[in-house]
Amino acid sequence: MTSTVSKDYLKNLKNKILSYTEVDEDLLNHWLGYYKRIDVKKGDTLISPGQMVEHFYYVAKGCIYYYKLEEGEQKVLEFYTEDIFFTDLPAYVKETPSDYYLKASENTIVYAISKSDGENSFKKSHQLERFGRLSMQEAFMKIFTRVERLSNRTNEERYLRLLEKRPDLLQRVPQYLIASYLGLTPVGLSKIRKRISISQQS
Amino acid sequence: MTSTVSKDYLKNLKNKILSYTEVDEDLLNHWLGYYKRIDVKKGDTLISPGQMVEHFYYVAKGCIYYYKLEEGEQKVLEFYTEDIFFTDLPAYVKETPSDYYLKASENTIVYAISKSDGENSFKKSHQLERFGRLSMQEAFMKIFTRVERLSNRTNEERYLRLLEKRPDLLQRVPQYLIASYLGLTPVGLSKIRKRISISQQS
DNA sequence: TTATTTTATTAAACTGGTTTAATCAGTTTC
DNA sequence: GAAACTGATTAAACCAGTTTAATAAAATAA
Repeated sequence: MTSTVSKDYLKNLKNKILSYTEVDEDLLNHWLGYYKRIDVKKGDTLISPGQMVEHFYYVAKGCIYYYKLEEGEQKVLEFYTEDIFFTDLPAYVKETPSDYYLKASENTIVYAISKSDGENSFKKSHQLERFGRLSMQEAFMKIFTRVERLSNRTNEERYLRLLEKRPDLLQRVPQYLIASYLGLTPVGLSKIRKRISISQQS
Repeated sequence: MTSTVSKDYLKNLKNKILSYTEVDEDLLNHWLGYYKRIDVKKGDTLISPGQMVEHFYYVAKGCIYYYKLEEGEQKVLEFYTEDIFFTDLPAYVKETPSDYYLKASENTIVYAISKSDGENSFKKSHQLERFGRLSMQEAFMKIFTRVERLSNRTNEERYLRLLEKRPDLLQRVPQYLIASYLGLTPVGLSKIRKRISISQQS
């Protein structure tokens, strides 16, 4: 039973990869074979500060949030939900201890591939290297639009946009994490919500 | 004479590429052959809104700034100076008209490779594809640290950091562009500078 | 179910920026 | 060398956020 479900997630991962570029069936299956499933319970951490980051991850189900402690304050950089790749890239690339937490905000299933398996495969296969490039390019573009909005939009606009683009997030994640993600205090976000609710009625 | 100078810049570009990954001499020379030099005079635009972005660029000399007009205001996203790659990636990737300007803040020399030449070479060569992936990864990490600072640092800290990391920029670029890059008005930046100068004396 | 803890809202005082407009200093242009 | 621009500073009024602290509401545990 569990193995059936597990197989479904690998199917999603497979489709995700194929959405970037063509990869031969055998090669792709071999690649998928490197992934191991990790179940992360709500509140558990996948990575904490000081740890090395030796894997690249894929969220099959659930939500992982990526944050750091800055003078005792949680600073959320990103939420990773279903069907997206993630890792702590700075630590992963530089092979230095992480400064971040990767924590599950709900019961979560991720698939992990080790850096050595990943890099070796990239070296051996042009197709996989290409997948690596294109997925990195997509990641760049996503973070780019974020910088764009950070410099062009007000906090209220960014909140409304989040509400529109990722409506699920506000259901599954506490509001103070959303506030942190938006670069606000919980108090500040509450004021914005109030302002919106007032301007909407009437 | 000009051709000698020109050759030097290609040498820099060559070394830049080799800093990411090994590429066979012949292949690399063939790749370099696709680049054409473009001289951009101070104040000239390489790209403006509405244009298609069909090249990936390398700054050999000078400074290109990347901005958009938002309600008549210049919003600067980045300054590209010597030995760095750039393009308007969203437009380049999606093949849609640009929303941005790429303008020279001083007389500038860039090298440009067309998207078709670039993509074809990536398809044909695993080594070049790898270069593409690793340079994209580096670009991601740079913009990532920027998002990190946008959420963790004050405007004053970001100004001081820019002063430290890219001291040349404040000499070669007018202050109101720096202000925009930092997400401030010229007035705001002036106040910050005043605050700093006061706290430094005594 | 009640008690406890966690999360969200509200209020009041404050702060680091904005906007607008005036002034000042350097550069260009003629 | 005066006139006309461009860029930087200053001042005053303003505003969207913060901080701190109290309260309310919701979730969790006993």
